[in-house]
Amino acid sequence: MCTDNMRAVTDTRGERKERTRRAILDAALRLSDEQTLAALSLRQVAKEVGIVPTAFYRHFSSLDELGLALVEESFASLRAMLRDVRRDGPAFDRIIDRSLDVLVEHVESQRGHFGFIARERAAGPPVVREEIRHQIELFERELATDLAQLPGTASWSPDDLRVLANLIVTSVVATAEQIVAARPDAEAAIVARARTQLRMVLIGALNWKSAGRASG
Amino acid sequence: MCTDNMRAVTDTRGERKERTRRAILDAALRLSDEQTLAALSLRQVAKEVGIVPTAFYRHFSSLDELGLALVEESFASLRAMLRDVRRDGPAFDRIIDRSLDVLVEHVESQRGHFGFIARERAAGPPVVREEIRHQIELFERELATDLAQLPGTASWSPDDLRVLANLIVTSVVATAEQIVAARPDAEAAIVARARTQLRMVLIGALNWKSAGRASG
DNA sequence: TGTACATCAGTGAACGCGCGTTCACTGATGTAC
DNA sequence: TGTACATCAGTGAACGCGCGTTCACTGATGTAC
Repeated sequence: MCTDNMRAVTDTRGERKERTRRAILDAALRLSDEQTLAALSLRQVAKEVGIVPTAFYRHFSSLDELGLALVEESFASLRAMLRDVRRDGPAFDRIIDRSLDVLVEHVESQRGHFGFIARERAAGPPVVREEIRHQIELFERELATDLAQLPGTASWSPDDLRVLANLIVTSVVATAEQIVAARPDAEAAIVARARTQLRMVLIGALNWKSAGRASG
Repeated sequence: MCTDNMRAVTDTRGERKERTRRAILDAALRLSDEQTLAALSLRQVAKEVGIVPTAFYRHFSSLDELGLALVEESFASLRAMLRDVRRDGPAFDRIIDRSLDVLVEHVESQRGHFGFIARERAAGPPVVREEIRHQIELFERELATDLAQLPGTASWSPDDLRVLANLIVTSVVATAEQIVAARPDAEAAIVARARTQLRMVLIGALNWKSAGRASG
């Protein structure tokens, strides 16, 4: 039997190993599209890749380790997303539209990664769940920092900023989950709804300082 | 071997069958506390209950069917929660505090059910996921109806109400998930944050109609 | 009330299967000289 | 450049195990008379 691996005669051993590793990650992402990683078997992954089960161990010592590698990859793609949003700077009234456009673009191109995170966040192996929780918290912190630079938040305490950042991250995570789960023709409606919701949230946050909190 | 089932001599056959069914549901809830239902085996459940694997089939034809029964149970408990909130009627400025108190109370007493829904919502067997999605949508509709009776929403379109209801449900679901996942001493902080967030959302929604939408 | 028969929740043996992991191996690629 | 040896990604047989499901069964409970 031949693991052709699309090799060209010029490939080094290292390049071919890296390509197999990539194939394992892709196969796991593909297979966990409908079921969680926790319900996946090493043999299923190996079969999907086209290698013998034992060859898996040349790349990962367990499925949990593979899961952590996928979390790392997925969040790298999310970070790229956030960089794109920041690149444009905080032009207040356009920031929601820009952010949602970039979110949609990335969810579409990295659907596998977003779906993976959505699933494993709630039901993955404990070590994977914890890592995802941690990564989302990092995003929340970064967003709080960004929010501090918006006009009108100068007087906010760090706690206030974190509460607002948490609300926004929660809402955006839910939106991404819905886009991943929905049929393509429902996407536009989900995005439109998210746009309205984020506007409500931002308007509420700004008014909350002057009115809501005083009366609460 | 003896399936004692705590039987009293006076029990009818039907009562004992029902008690075993209950024991299976409880065992599945207990076992799926750390892993998803999809990663659970029929034999594990039977062992936990203390019956032979084949006896499982006297009560459910598959684990999926057991999963659907658990979804039904869990949402029955959520519906009870919503009834409690409604019982007090829409006294606007107290409704958030009352709702959150009731939520916390129910999450604590039905932690197993809430944890189950949080997990299976994202990663359960497809048929279970779909049923949960459907049940949450029903809540959203009911909330939209309730919101229509609040002062200040008379002029809102059904779509507007659904968008706001979705935002609130999303936020409350996330809060419940965080309470279930958190250590007990973090609960108060989560609830306090949720209270602030819901206030921001309601204030934002009311101002959005008059200001946000006009400028958007 | 007593007896004969029906029901059916739970039993236990058996099946073929996919699982994770071990081990000694192969043979192409890489390296030292 | 050519040769001899080392490395190591992938192989394939084997293991003991838990899986879902089948089947004929047991014996206490329920029912008809």
